[in-house]
Amino acid sequence: MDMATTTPARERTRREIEQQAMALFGSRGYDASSLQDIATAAGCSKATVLYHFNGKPAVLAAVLEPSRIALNELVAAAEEMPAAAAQEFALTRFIDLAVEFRGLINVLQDLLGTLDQYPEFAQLISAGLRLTEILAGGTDDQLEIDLAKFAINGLLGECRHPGERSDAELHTLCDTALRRILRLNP
Amino acid sequence: MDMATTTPARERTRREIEQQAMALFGSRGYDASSLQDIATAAGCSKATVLYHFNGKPAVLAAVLEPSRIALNELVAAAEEMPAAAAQEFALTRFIDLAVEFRGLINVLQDLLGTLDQYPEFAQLISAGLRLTEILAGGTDDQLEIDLAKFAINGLLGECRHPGERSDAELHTLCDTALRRILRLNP
DNA sequence: TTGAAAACTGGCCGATCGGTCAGGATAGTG
DNA sequence: CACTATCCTGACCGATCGGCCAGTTTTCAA
Repeated sequence: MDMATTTPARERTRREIEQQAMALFGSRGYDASSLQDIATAAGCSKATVLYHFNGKPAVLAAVLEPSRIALNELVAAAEEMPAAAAQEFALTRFIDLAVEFRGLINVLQDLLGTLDQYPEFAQLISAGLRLTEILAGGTDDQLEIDLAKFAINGLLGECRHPGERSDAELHTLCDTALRRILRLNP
Repeated sequence: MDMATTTPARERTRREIEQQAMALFGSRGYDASSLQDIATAAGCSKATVLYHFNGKPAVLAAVLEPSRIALNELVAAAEEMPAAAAQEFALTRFIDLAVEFRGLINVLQDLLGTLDQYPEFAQLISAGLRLTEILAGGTDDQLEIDLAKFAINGLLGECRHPGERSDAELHTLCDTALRRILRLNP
């Protein structure tokens, strides 16, 4: 039994499929990217994709996994802080995440209406809702909570169209916009 | 020749198809609504839909037509005002439009990435771009223009999920958020 | 009433989708 | 070398998509 190294071929192919699927989902969206597209981009057959992943949603889950973990860690860390500190922390860290994973935001926007059909992503939705409450600063004012949602919507929409803007520019833009909406000092 | 009344049957069926298509596009999106779905909802056959409309994109164009006209009139009116007045005018009137046509915003978000494939909607896109410049107050500051885009993205995202919020609540929310982002006095 | 134009439809087409399966290539091990 | 477990694939499946067409039903004016 070999336990020092994982099987090389399996991992190599899996990662290649994941990376190409991430690129395709990001540029065309989930529904518009067929298994055949992913297989061709990864240099294998469609059957191979389904050999490594148990259906198309499993490919999506694998692609979304790193961002899911990062968002959960962010929310978990913020929930152990006082409200004001959590608000500031969530704002800066969430913008970092949105910029880092901006290619995947197309996917999320695509599936926001149908995400509830995939129970494996329920946790991602609840983390997003929790984030809005933290960003609203723990207030009871429903308008402020809605404004936080508004801000997140604007941020997601802004991160969808890639290319023209650098990471730094996008970061500055989102930071300014969120602070204006939430009335936070820079 | 009868010119006082239009042929009743044709117009009646056409309008029924338009209305059902609008409802389906709004709730499920354009791609997820098949011609068969529209036909069933309208109480006719799929072939009838294609008898009245020259392909699925033509159905979309008909559904989007009222909002397209309204947006064009808004932009045209604003462009004949001084920058400050145009900004205030565009802000209030655009929120009115977004609330009125909120069901269709799902469609626009769905197709933003592929709208350029349909040349009949190029005018709609250019009107949207022109609106952001007007909302930015005619400034040269690129950050302010980007913030205006951010605001529109947030507004569109907010109008996507129907039901829970009343028109008045949605209107107040969008008005507050846009004025905060654009730093306009209420 | 009647005949032609308008409105409508069932059935079919080619393409594409996600997914399955039996079997071929390949690689690591005794 | 031979054997076996893993990796991989072509062929195929049922479903659904947008679209087309021949032919039937309805409408309405002469």
